[in-house]
Amino acid sequence: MENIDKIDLQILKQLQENSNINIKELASKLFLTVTPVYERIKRLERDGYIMKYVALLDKKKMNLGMTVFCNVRLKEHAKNVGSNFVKDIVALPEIIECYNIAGDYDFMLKILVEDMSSYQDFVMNKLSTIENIGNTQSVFVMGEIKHSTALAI
Amino acid sequence: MENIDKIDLQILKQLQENSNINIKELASKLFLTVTPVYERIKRLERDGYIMKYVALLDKKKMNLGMTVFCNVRLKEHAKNVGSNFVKDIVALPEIIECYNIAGDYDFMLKILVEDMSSYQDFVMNKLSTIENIGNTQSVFVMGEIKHSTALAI
DNA sequence: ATTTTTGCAGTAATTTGTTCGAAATAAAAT
DNA sequence: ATTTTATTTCGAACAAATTACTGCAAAAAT
Repeated sequence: MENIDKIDLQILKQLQENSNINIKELASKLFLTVTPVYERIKRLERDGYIMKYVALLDKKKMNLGMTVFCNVRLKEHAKNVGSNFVKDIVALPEIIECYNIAGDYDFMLKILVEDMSSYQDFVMNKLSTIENIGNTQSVFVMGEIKHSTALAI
Repeated sequence: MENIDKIDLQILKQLQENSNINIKELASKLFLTVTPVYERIKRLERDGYIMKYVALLDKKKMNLGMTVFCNVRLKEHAKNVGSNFVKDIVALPEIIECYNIAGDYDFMLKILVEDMSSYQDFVMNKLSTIENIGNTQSVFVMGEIKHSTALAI
């Protein structure tokens, strides 16, 4: 059905670093003309290798300079309890990521807020109102050493 | 100096969901013509609100279906020890994110690998060779509930 | 060996991005 | 209130990019 070769990998590598590059320039980097590059990109989109194209914004400029990882333990682990929790989590825009994890806690949330008082407000008035949350542990981010959306391919 | 209004926010909101939308369509959504939208985007890029445009790839399709968070504690906390550690971390492509955190551990790494044996290989042959690492704790991701690059604006 | 398929080059058509002067709107000053 | 100034938008013209189409050549399959 589908498979990707070295040229496809090069294209993906480029696009996940900068998706605004035009096909002509990308083609010349790969010593090709626009047609094969164009067709390969369309195929990679169709086959789901490329999921979407997005703009990455500056957190601090958008007043979301504080990152907190919040570990969450549920009270019970019944089937529908978890799915209700998930529904509530998805609805909260401050939660930018949510993982179901193995270990001491059930979920790990990545939360973006403006400052400490916004975080307090978030925990007090939003997170804590979610049913069936047992206890939570907040891990505060002091510095972001590395943050890439590009996969190592 | 610079400031953004409601229209700018709408533009940013759109672009961080889908940056491949063309200006004409974006303009009609905002009941504007292309010129103001075009100029606003260019200004938002110049002023650093928009950092970059990227393609997001499918992890599983790229054989990076396993996510692990790895908490790292350093042996010592001398000034140059940390910066050497940072240099080594940045060089490892499996590490997609690295945060300096408060709490029991010093750093939290987000690692993408193909499977458990690749992770073992990563820890044994790459992570453990980094100088001054005290101990580590691996938190395995069983499921990804939510994963957005879009800020809540 | 010949048919079929696949991938690439080149060109043309179409769409999109960019620039510019004029008009409209908003803000500041009289 | 009225004029002046600055800012923003519109619409049209131009430039550049994407998309579609045709044909050729190299692999792959029959």
